[in-house]
Amino acid sequence: MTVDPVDRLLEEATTGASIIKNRAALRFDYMPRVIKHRDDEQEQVAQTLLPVLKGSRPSNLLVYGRPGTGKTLVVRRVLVKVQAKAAGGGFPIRLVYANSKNETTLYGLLVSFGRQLGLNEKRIPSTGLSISEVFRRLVNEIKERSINAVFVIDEIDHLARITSRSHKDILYQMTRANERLGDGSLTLVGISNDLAFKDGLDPRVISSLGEEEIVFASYTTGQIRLILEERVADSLERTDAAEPAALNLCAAMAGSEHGDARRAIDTLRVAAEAAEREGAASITPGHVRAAAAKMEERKEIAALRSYPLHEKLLVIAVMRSPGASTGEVYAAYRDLCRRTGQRSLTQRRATQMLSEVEMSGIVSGRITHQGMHGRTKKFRLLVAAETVSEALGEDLALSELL
DNA sequence: ATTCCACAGGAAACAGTGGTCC
DNA sequence: GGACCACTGTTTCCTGTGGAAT
Repeated sequence: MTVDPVDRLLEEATTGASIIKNRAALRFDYMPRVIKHRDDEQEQVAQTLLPVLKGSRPSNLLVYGRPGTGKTLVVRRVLVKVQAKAAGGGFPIRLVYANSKNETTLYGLLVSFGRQLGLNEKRIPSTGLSISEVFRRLVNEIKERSINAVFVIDEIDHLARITSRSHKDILYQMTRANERLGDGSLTLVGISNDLAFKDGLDPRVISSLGEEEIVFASYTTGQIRLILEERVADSLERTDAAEPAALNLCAAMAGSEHGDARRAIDTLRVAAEAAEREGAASITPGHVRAAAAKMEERKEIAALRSYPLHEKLLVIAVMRSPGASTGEVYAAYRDLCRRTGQRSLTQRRATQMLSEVEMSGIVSGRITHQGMHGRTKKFRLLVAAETVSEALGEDLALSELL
């Protein structure tokens, strides 16, 4: 007799042993009671913001560190505390947070700031104005209502890339906005994953944005291990629900990935969910390994599905002719376009798309010099062909090509 | 030493969309 | 309703590249 898979899951969910008691604590952005191994950094962030308690504008601040080093968590916690403390004083501050990666455009980022300051659709429409006009309205709002605004820009390196591409000096304008403000003030806190991002910036921006700089060191494997223990205590029914070997493995894998605690916590969560589904008594190293592999595959499938049609066609072209040069991949791609009735893009655009796909790690391109036969890139697929078929198979236009 | 291949990849221009402002 | 703006995706044009062939 076959069992309905949904019935089976429902059955397991109600009868299986429960391991997780607090799912939220297995997310990286969960705010723990104490942020471990970050005392110095918290102190430094607090130091730069302290002037607000004495009624003056704090310095702009730049926070660096690799992904998963707790930068955002620390900045948010300190700012919230400082904001609460300043609320009663003569210099209340207004915290505004945005992640550059969540906004596809510079315009979107400014609108997001505006909304948080209380400017509605009428005051700042979501499109149609020039960037400088939106900025002018933001500054006016701050001035008129004497707001002491602290703009936290997460992944500011991304913003810097957008602005450098479009030749807008918005970062410069932001850092100098105080010269135009009477009663209000504007402080910038930039958070960056990329330690080298300043290289591409206007020196004037660097000098005012980086009034204060804090670098978050990567976590060591031992530190990640301790962070995991704390999360286990907060999230699982019993502290022995995760085997020590499983935690060690989880920490070791993340430790080798440049000390990324976010990754370790994500892996632990997926492993815990798998263990719970199985009705296992505890999380084993096997669960952790499976979780890591599953996350990797999920990431690849999600990336593939998010590609535009022509990037998908290019991936299929690479899959069909491993080790092919750009010209050969392009020829294969043209053939696929013909068969699916698509108008093919130019080779220039196709090479550009191949580079984008290469950046996300789905294919690899190695430049080879073939003397008389010129310079080209040899492409091959970095993910399993089955993964590509699974990800793209649901696309009706492509399913017959796979 | 020079030539030449098959591109890589930067820069600029353009088309199209969806909006505001006056 | 026309001028203007941001933005994305694309095309066109162009310069640079390193080693085998000559």
